[in-house]
Amino acid sequence: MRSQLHHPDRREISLDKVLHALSDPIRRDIARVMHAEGSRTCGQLDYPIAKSTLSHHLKVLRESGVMHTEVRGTTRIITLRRDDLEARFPGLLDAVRVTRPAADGEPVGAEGARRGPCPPAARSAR
Amino acid sequence: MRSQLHHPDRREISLDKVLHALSDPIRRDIARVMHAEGSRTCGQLDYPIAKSTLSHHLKVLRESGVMHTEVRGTTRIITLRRDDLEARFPGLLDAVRVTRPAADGEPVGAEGARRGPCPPAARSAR
DNA sequence: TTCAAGGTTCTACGATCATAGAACATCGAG
DNA sequence: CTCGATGTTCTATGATCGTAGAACCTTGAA
Repeated sequence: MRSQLHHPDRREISLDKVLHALSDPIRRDIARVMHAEGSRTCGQLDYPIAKSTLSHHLKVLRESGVMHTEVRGTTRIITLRRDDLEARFPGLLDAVRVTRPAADGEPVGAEGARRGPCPPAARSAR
Repeated sequence: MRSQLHHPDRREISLDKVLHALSDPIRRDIARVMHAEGSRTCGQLDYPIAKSTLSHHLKVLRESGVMHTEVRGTTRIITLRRDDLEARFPGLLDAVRVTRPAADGEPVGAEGARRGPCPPAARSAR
């Protein structure tokens, strides 16, 4: 089956939806990790939330145009749609600290989030 | 009475709240009009929403740190906290098209919003 | 003091959201 | 085929949101 997921075209990406997607600290942190460490599978993301909740967040990110999801076998590779977002809303990813460190008081990601800062080859046993 | 409203300190302005505040098209448009035309009173804003709804939006904008409200007599002067936002999240106002025109397919403000592009001295009868 | 103007607060309502558990679907390995 | 791994979808729940009407508050003017 062509289980190709739906992604909005670049021109269809709406600022409303993108801002809403990025107003959640977990989702913003997912985007930040994607930028910092490249593509990942969903399972490599490590947050203190249920699997179904993470799946929901990834769906919000995908449908808003922030992330791209590629089905590969049983896993899914998610990537930040940096070029599309940069073309559509220049400077936005930088301003919301997805592609730039915070350097102020505010933490970059979710306060309670625990992302796995492991390189993509160091995760066989968990 | 010192009916001075509470505004968050610059360092207290949270990206979560700012992004949430700006994810609403009406609120984003209010911020845009404030930047384009300077300070206004609430009554000079002209949207197809109830007074109480507008008041709610202004409260969200104020409590998130996007706007400043100054009580002057029976009216309130609202202004964009541009310097604070620029210091805290450089480039954000520009990226979300508050301080820059859109130039793309997407309209700048709310689709159904009807802001009054009138100069501050041309509104006596409505 | 009385009154109108400008806004807020209270209350309510339907919609959406973040969350999670359970069941289900899909793929690769044995 | 069977089984485990990887995620999604379904369903539900409590919280929050955008909206609006009604009452209320504050100020300035008559």
